[in-house]
Amino acid sequence: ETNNAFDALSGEGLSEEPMQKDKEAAGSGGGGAWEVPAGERKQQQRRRKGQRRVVDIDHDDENEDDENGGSVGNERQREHPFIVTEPGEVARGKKNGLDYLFHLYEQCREFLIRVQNIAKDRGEKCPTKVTNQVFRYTMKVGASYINKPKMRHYVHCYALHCLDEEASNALRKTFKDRGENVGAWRQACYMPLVTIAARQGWDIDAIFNAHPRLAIWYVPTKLRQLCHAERNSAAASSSVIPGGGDHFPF
Amino acid sequence: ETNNAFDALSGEGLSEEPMQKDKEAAGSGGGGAWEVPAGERKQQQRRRKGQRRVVDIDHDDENEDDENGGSVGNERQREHPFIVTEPGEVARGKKNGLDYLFHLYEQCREFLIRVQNIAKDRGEKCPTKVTNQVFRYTMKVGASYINKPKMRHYVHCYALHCLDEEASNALRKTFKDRGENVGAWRQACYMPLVTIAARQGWDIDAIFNAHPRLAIWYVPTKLRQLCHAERNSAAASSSVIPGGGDHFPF
DNA sequence: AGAAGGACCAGTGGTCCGTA
DNA sequence: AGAAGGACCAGTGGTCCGTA
Repeated sequence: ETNNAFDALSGEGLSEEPMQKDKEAAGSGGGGAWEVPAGERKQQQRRRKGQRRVVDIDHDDENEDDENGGSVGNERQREHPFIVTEPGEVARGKKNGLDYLFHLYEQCREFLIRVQNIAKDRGEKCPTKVTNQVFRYTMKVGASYINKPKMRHYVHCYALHCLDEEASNALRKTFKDRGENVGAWRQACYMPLVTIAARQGWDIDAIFNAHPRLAIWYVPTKLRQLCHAERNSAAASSSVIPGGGDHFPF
Repeated sequence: ETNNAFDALSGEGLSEEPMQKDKEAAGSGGGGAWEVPAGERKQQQRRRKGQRRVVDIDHDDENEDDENGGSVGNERQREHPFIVTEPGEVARGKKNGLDYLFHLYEQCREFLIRVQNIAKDRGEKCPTKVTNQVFRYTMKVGASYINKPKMRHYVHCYALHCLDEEASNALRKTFKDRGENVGAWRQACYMPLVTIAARQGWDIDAIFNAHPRLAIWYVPTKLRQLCHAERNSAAASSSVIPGGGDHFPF
């Protein structure tokens, strides 16, 4: 129910197979493949090996008969790991790029909107954030490449992308050129956010809430803590200045 | 920390004895006694019987030496039950009136504000609603006459009081005069709220959120369900009208 | 080694039901 | 009987750590 324009755009099979376990639905978008998440792919024929079926978009491998070890199929397939890409860059090999990462946040927002519409229709309480309920919905609906630990892990990266796309793009370029891994880039996303918070009275919650696409995400604990710590040390150093108080002495 | 004007007004001992169990702090305001919640009362002498110590504000019984059964003291004392009173009326006997009930909601809001200030100071996430955390705080602080089941039970009664004090007052008078009990009055509070919701597009969440003192309370499940059911049956009956559709046919 | 995500855990919202 | 509230429970936010 409650289809909207997003559904057509995202091209995902969101209302199908609510009973079916999500094993066969994950779509690991390799490179530019992420415009076509895999929910739509599986049909009534069950997967005998499961694995390749699910991971090989980036190989253009539509062949069902790949071999891969003797294990009975259906074991869960992980998404390809992210690599640092610059804006517009397509990840090569069994990797996903950062445009795809950010796209997952947009998709997640669309799922939230659906969950909200369903809740409103039913007169139930309506989530304002991406909650467990939303992640359960993405699973049910076959979009199991969206999961809670992953989305929570990179929220602050998406926040930087939303709040200062220029800075976010520049950081991606720098870290790509340096050959840094995703973990290093992810860590580096904190600092610019703390700087933004400093400019806005350190209220990171207010900053998230003021941005329509960011407001639906919980502020990550570590980001909150960094802002708090930095605020305190900023206050401490400014109060040491002779002439004192919390104001700049000029 | 973070004392504010409310503290002085409420007269409660909120920052004391965080270690002490709450057993000796509950203050059952009988009648007009509720301006002086009992948190402040206990001192370093421990209660030997506990019970009377805690319940007898309405008796003006400051005497420590009441007898009451041989049981070792400290058993929890319940608040006096509510009775339907009209506005300004003081409950007699071992009863509490509805002004006192509504006062508990105001107090609870003050406790929330303190919890929020503490959270902000610490850079922790800041509750926007009266959560378990707030109830834990009221307990810790000796205001154990505020508890979750009670506050949730009467939220919609408080909502009516906030949203249409005239109607609320009239309902109280009516039910008092009829000699109805609190349960009957409580049930009767639902209907006027549904009527208010009908006028405002059935969005009971929006109605709560638009009111500053009500916004901090979760919409009670039953009220939400009533609004939903009533909306649907209103829609159904209007769509039956010849000339059809969801609009009035004139 | 670096990274994805199943699965766990402490504390939540919600309210039932043993208690007085 | 009517009512107050301790205590339970399903599902939450949060993220660790066994996995690949």
